[in-house]
This record gives sequence, structure tokens and C-alpha cells, in this order.
Amino acid sequence: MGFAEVVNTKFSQPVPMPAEGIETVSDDLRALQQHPLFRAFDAVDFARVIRQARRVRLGHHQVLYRQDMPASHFYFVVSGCLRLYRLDASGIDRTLDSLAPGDCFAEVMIYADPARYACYAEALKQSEVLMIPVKAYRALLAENPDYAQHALRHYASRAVSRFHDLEIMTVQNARDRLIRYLVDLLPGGAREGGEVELPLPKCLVASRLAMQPETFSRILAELKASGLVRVNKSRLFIPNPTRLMTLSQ
Amino acid sequence: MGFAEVVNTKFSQPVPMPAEGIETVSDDLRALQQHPLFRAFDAVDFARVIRQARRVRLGHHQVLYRQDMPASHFYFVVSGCLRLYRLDASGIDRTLDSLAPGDCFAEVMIYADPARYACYAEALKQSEVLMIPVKAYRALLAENPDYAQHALRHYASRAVSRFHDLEIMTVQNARDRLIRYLVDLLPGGAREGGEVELPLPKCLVASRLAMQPETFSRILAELKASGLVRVNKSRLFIPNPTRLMTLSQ
DNA sequence: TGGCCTTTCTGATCCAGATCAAGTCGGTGT
DNA sequence: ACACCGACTTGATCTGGATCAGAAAGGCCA
Repeated sequence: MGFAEVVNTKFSQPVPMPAEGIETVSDDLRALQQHPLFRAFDAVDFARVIRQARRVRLGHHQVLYRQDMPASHFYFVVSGCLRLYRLDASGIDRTLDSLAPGDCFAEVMIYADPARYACYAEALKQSEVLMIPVKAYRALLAENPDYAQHALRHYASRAVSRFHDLEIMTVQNARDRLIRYLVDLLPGGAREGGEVELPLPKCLVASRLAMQPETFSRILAELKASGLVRVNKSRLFIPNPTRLMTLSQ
Repeated sequence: MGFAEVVNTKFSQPVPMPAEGIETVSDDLRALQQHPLFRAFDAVDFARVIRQARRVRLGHHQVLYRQDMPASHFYFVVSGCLRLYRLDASGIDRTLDSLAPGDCFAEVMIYADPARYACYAEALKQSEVLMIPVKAYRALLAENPDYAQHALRHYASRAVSRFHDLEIMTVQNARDRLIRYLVDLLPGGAREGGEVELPLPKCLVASRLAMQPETFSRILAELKASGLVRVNKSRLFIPNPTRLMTLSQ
């Protein structure tokens, strides 16, 4: 494979294709049915895809797939919390995204060619994901133009948010990157204050924002000191996002 | 609008919706017909979209659209060269992508909701673009499931490359970012050496890579000195990409 | 309950890269 | 040919953030 050896040894092996831990799909899939990629489906078609899906349980730090691995499935987060990251030659890992229950990921693999995962996916705690064969999904879309419209809409919104991520990363200043990241997490955007739960442990948020954990910690301390952010573990309260934004120049 | 005033005054006004400079669409659209978004179209449907498209000529530094402007068209580069960028409150502009003849851009607006441009688009020299109404394209796709499959494939490949861009930007080291950028420009990837034409003037490549022009210049000088890159204006010759990559650790 | 381990925080140092400031070079218009 | 202007380079300094090194604060297991 070529990078199996650079994987941090504390990580478990990736799940062997299907795998033990499989069980028949049951009912907490209401959330999946609400997802933009599935919302348009009628009950029959939904059942058809789900029948071919498999539920997988992942332990803390267990790797679901690796970058460059051939991709025949995409995923839906039933419970828990995962992250997407890449490893480079020097073994540095860089977090690219975080995933929460209700998210789909690697869905770009439905139409990617060549279909190889672009990164690693790792559970950050005990998690459960549904693995959905891309073929099954693709087959339904081919038959049903209306479904395809919905998928296109989803792909478009995903593209917009990735573009936005890219925009954040071109900000040179570490503090400004953090501020924009926090404001994006706010439910109401920059409009109104609110509480935010970091979707990743702080050290991984740091890696997501291309800075060191120490730098993250110091910037957060500084924001706390100036009263712009109230911190309680991984919950942050932001009373006035507008003032925060102006600080970011 | 709210940011008309931050636009650098040396830039011209954006094209007034349709505009003078319009002419009937002629024959150098062969290239468009080859584009993944149009390849599947039969002659009749292709003609149908094209009939509703308008050709626009842009002068040096002319802005085609602005960020947050309502988006009713997407674009195809007939000739010239453009860039996508954003402006923030402090007036700093950050280049997010470069465009060459044969590229489509803002095509995500076909399905985006709300349909507002996520950035500015500006011509870097005398250029010609085709503006294609998203409605026309969307209508065709709704009728034709096969076309939708192709569009999905295109969106997927676009998503993969944006993800890849994001990955480059999470590299902390300026030299490493530049090296990865250069290797990506190589036709053969890291496999074999070759010549590369920078798709943007050097100062904008710098902004694309979140570094200062001076830093870009110095790093390039350093690579030149160590024989890893031969520089001739905006053409770079990279004899041994593998060696270049290893230097990036 | 205590010890260990992981995560986070804080302090001290150092360096990559930003910033400031001239130069050089090539192109363009007069 | 000249002056001008923008794109690029080069040099000198300064600083934000990386790095190194501990210390504190929880969790978790025995």
C-alpha cells in the first residue's frame, strides 16, 4: 500500500471490508431519510439501498478507511464522532474535517473516478456508521432523474462549503483563522451570539486550522481575557460575534 | 451591496448583467462541447443551451462578478485568463483559483441555494467568456437523467480537487506548499519531470498559497539555486519532481 | 484511593516568514 | 530615446507562531 507503515501505531487496523460488528439495519435511520441525499427517495427505493447497507461499530481511534484505498462505499454517521485527515511522508497528520451524527461523508466517491478515498477516516470515540455501497445508490439515481437533482443540489452545497473552508485557510493570521472558524460554528452565523460546541478536541481543531495546539490555546486564552469568548471545556460562549469579527480586521 | 466600496479602485466595474460586447455565439465552442458538463449533450440540446448563452469580452482587470452577487449564470473560458478571489474587511484580497481557456467556473451555481457567487471573478488580461444561464442548463438536466449523471461526475471530480487544495493549504510550511503546488501543475504529476507554466503572475500565485510575494520569490530562488527548478519567466522546468518532493519532507 | 496517561495550559527560546525599503528589469506610451 | 509603471527581486529588520520544556487538570483503571 505504501503508507500502512506511517500510520501511528496506536491506531487500530482499518475495518476489513465488510467485517464483524455487522448487524441488520434497524430504525434509527429516520435521520438518514432526512438527509439531502435521501430525502427525495420513496419508501421502496430507500429500503432498497438500506438493505444493501451495513452498520459498522468503530472503537476509539479506529480507522474506517485509509487514503488511496479503493472506495466502494460511502458513509452515514449514526452516532459518535469522526474526523477526516491526511498523513504526509513525514508522518504529520492534518485534520481536514470533523463529522457528527447525521453527516454523510465520502459521498463524493459515488461518482469519483478513480474511486479512491482522498484521506483517512477515524473514529474519535465509540461510533457507529452506516456503510452504503456506491453502486446501489448510483443505480437508483440512474433510473430516477428527480433523485439526481437532489444529489446535485447536495454536491453543490458541499462544494460551496469546501470553497469556504479553502477561503479560511488562505487567511495568513492564526488568530483570524480561529475567529472565522468559531463564527462559522455559530448557529446564527455572525448575526447573533450563542454557544458553540467544538466538534473536535482542541488539539485537532488546531490541526484543522493549520496551527499548533499551543498557539490555539494561547489565542483562546487571549480571546477569553478580552471577554470575547467564555470557555467551558469544549463549549464556547460567544456573546458578540460582530465584535469578534472586527478584531480579526 | 455592502462591499462595492472595498473594491480596489483600479478595477473596472463589473459587467452590467447582459452587456455591450455581446455577439452571436459562433464556432470556437468545440472546446465547450468537450467539457465534462456538456460532453453528453446531443447536438440539439447543446444548441439549445448555447442559444441562450452570451459571449462577453473582458478587459485587463475587469471584474466579471462580485462575491455575494445573485448568480444566474455560470461561465466558460473561451480565451484569456481569470482568477477567483475574495476580499475581506481589511481589503486584503486572497486568490482562490486560476482559470484558463476550456475551464468552466461558478458551475456550482447551477444548483446552489442561495445562488450567490462565493467570490470575485476578474480577468487578468483581455479575455472572453461565455455566460450560460443556469436555468437553461438545469432545465435540460431535469429532463435527461443521463446528462445528470455526467454533471454529477463533474461535480465529484471538482469536489476531489477542492479537497486536495484544502489539503495543500493545511501544510504549515511555505516552501512545502509551493512545492506541492508546483508538482500538482506538472502534467505527469510527481512521476516525471517537465515544464510548467504558472497559471497566474507570481504575486498572485503567492496569494493563492497564502504567502507574501517576497517569500515566494525567495523560495523559488532557493529552489533554483539547488538545481531543483529551472526558471524562465513564468515557465518553470522541473527536472526531478521526486527529489523536489523529498525536500518537502 | 492512588497512580498513570492523555489533554491542555503556560513559560522561554528561536526561527520562518512578514514587513519595510530599495533596487532591477522589461514593457508601453509619448 | 526617454520617462514611467508594474512585476519581480534582494536586502535588512522584526515578530508571530513554532518548538521545547514543564506544570496543571482531568479521566480511567487497578
